[in-house]
Amino acid sequence: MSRPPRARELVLDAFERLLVTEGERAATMDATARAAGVSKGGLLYHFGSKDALETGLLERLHALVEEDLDRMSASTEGPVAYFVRTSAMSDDTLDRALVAVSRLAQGGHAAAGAALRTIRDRWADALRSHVASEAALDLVMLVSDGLYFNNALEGDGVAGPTPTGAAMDALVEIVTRAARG
Amino acid sequence: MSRPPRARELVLDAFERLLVTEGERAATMDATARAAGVSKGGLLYHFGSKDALETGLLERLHALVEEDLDRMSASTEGPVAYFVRTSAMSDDTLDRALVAVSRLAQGGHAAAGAALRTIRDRWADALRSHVASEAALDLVMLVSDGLYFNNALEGDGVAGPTPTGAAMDALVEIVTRAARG
DNA sequence: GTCTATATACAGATAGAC
DNA sequence: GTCTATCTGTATATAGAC
Repeated sequence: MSRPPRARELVLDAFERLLVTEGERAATMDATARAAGVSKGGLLYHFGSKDALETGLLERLHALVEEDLDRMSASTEGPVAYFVRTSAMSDDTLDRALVAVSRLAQGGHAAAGAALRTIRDRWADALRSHVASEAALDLVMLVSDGLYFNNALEGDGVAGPTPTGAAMDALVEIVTRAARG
Repeated sequence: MSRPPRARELVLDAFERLLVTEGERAATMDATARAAGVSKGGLLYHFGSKDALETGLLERLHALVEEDLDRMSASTEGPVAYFVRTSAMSDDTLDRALVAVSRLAQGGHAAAGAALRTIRDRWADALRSHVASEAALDLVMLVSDGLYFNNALEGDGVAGPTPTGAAMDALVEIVTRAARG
């Protein structure tokens, strides 16, 4: 696991942030370089093209998902509750990367769409033995998708319709109960 | 209710289709004009700016939502089942418009985001008296959001993880049961 | 490793002919 | 109502200096 240069990570952070808060269109190489505090030439040393920049983001996401799968299987509240609860976090590292990649996917980037499908399958596989049926699995996955979608629509962290606090507890309760069969 | 010129509707159809199948970035005025079979000047006669084109799409969506709310309240299977079931249709007029507008919203278009939030509230208000609790309402809304999100990721109609046939029946059953309390 | 300067392409929009 | 031609800004990418 070689440690990537810091400037490279800063560029990736800036690209991700722009995608999440202003959308694919605003996340240009120029804007990304400016937000990362480097010149366009500096950015292009680390990522030779827009495509390389996007691929860098996909690799970051895959690494974060692996870590999350580990945490999920070790969760004391159980994988289903963990999964639903963590789908609503908007300033988490993983969730920011996930929303950023979903912006790329909706912009037509084929690799981003494929990555999201693969990731969704991995989560579903990890949850399958903890739910009563395929319909229950569909339910859990769709609630999670819904939370992400709402999250993605808010963008920069403006309060939205996503349940928090007691409302989230109640949602987790009703979903886990329905999922147990 | 004055009938809009046919060419205008064709332009709107093309813009919507480009947004859904290729994303916001590809849905340029040039590409839209070409897809609609008119020149750029022809398009600009009907919609004087990109913003006017986007506003035209929002107006179309609002009209389609009004019709859907009427159908929902008249549904024999019940509003909740109707709502969940129809959230998965990918080539329906309403769903195409909804996905197209969500593409705009994710691209940072403020009015598109506000429209989606308003529409979501109207659906929630229509469902509230048919579910046992606010948590149940959250559940139903989030499953619907999840279905739309998956739909939106497929884009051009490629088969995805959205439940169909018997799997959809099972999902509707488990959601309506959970929503009854 | 990071910079400036520049080439090429395409976006949204205007002017005005038919 | 629909067209062509054209202006201006900005996107990605290259070349090469420091």
